[in-house]
Amino acid sequence: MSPDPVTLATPPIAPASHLDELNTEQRRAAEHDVGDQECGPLLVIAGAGSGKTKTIVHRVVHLIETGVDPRRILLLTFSRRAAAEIAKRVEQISARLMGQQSIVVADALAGSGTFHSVAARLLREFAEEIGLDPNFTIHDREDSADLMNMVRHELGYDRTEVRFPSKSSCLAIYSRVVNAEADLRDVLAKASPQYLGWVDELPKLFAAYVDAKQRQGVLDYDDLLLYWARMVDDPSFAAAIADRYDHILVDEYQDTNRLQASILLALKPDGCGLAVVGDDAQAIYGFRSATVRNILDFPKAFSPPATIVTLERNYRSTQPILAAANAVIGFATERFTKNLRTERQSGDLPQLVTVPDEASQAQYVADKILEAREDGLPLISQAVLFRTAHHSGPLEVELTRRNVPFRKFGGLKFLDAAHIRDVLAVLRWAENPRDRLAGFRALQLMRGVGPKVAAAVLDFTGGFNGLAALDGFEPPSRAAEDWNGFAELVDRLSDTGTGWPTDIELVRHWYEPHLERLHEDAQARLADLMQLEQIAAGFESRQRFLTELTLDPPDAVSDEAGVPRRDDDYVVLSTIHSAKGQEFKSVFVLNTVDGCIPSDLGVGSADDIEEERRLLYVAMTRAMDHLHLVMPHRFYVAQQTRHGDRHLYASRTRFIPPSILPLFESIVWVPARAGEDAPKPRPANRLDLGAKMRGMWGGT
DNA sequence: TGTTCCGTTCTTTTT
DNA sequence: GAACGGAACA
Repeated sequence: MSPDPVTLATPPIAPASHLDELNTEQRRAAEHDVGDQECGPLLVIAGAGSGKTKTIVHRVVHLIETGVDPRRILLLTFSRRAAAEIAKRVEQISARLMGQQSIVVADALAGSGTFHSVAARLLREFAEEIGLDPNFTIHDREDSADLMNMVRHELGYDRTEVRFPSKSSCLAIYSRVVNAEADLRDVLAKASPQYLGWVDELPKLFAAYVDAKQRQGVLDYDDLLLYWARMVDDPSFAAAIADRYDHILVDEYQDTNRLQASILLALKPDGCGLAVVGDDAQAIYGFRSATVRNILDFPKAFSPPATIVTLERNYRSTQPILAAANAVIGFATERFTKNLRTERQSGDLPQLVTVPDEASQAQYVADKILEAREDGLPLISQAVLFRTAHHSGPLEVELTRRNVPFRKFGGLKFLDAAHIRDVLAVLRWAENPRDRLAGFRALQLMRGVGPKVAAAVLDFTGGFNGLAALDGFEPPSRAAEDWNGFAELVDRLSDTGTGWPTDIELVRHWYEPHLERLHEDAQARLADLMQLEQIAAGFESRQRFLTELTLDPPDAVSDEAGVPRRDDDYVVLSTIHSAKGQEFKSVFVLNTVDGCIPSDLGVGSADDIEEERRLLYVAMTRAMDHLHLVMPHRFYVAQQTRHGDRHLYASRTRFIPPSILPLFESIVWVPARAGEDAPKPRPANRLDLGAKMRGMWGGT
């Protein structure tokens, strides 16, 4: 795999020939201030399907071919998948242009990734200089909430007379204050005014939370950005990091938050070499403190202001699909004006399909997917999108019944399953003995060990002493049976002799009997653990495995059929959020009704509604050729209560008002049920069963 | 005293 | 399912 520095027979190719594949606007973006003395900031407003990724790819290639060292290009993307995609395409083009040297290019771009993963790498590298333990572990959302809960408990806030906000509410508030760089009182007033009464206690809680994280050598998601931002507040650190990169490209800029914008500004105060790409109409991460202001205000953050290039030509969707999507987003209150246009004509309007209920919605979608496959459209180019992960439940059942392979993105992650978290907790505690939360969970897997004993053990080992300190601890008699096995495991894990990925195998082996005791479906869960081991084998070390897994969890949920192999044909089921940046020939959107889109939980403020509108827009603009918006007339709002089916009669989403209905083809679909119309025979006589029952006991 | 077990409640979207 | 709170149990 080592690149050959002496490349032979690379055919001389006219420089910049690959740019001929771009349209005028794309080319302007790709060429902006490349190769000359200027280096002004650039904002690319890239409408849905306008060749955004292509533009980024060609800009990177262009930079490289004009002599920029690829190691000096930092690509910040929204997911590692997106970064990998760009790197792959850059590599393909540069392979054409430069032959073997392109391997160097791909390697160099491997340093790119999400803000969070780049942060994790930088912080480990500079750990010593910023007073951080280089072996810090990272808490995901759930860990963070649990730690917040511990602190909340310690401060006695769980026993207040007036109910104190829940652990997840506390974390949400904390997170927003950090990511939006906002004032606590403002956050409360805007997002959760019911908690304004706690405005004096919350800072105490947050201070204790921060203190706990520092004592334990753990960072949460917000810390990764926060530490990075505070690190580059210092001019010499800012210079040290900024000097590594001549160019910083940021994708999906509409979904970044204030903190992320601050980092960029600290690194490139004059915007030199900074290019951001995004689409304000597709901003759907406001709940994560992302703000569309970042992209709207970007140009005037610099003087002279950033150059704006707008990509308005859509290459993805047919004209009727685009017209409908444009109509939906046309009602948005604030946005950069841009009018997407396409030259892909088609006579087919997007379909607005009314079905009786969610079960028939599943039938309809399954029917249509199979019909399309008959007509030559492979499953892989068809996708079903939905607002929340559980909306696809009935469809998953239906597809499984009909043996249609599918892969689901978004929603409950592999990592959220209890048994996966158990194994990871043991590994994480071994990696960072100060990580109390990890130890707390790991210890309680033993019989006879609950919160009290676990806490006592953690106090005893004291974190700093490492895991060997376990030896002197006198376990309670009820835990005696499991104790030695655990101590032995812990010892082997902390012993540097055992390597990766042997560690995870050891843990799984130890965990198996506990798994069988704790869970009825031990077999299925064991299969998950084997899968985790597979994933683990792909990482060079325990630390990298734990870090990468937390920052970029595997996105597909395991299903009974097992995860389909990469080369299999499968339908994509995805939350709309997880479908960002993707495209499919045919798209089905489930539950296009009020209460789902917009979610009845997301209609708090006008901003929330706007975000839901953009969400529908994002879903619709994923479609290339066919778009079906499905509306179950009647759908279940919660699980059934004892006394019957709680359901509600839904109406079409408010984002498709009557005025734009002509842009759709409205269809009413009723599942065909054999014999439904024939009257069923009924006996003519009557029975008094009640009397018979009473008769059983001698009554009359 | 601490652990386990059972019933109740709730379940957006994600780095 | 899974997290939480209350009650039974060792």
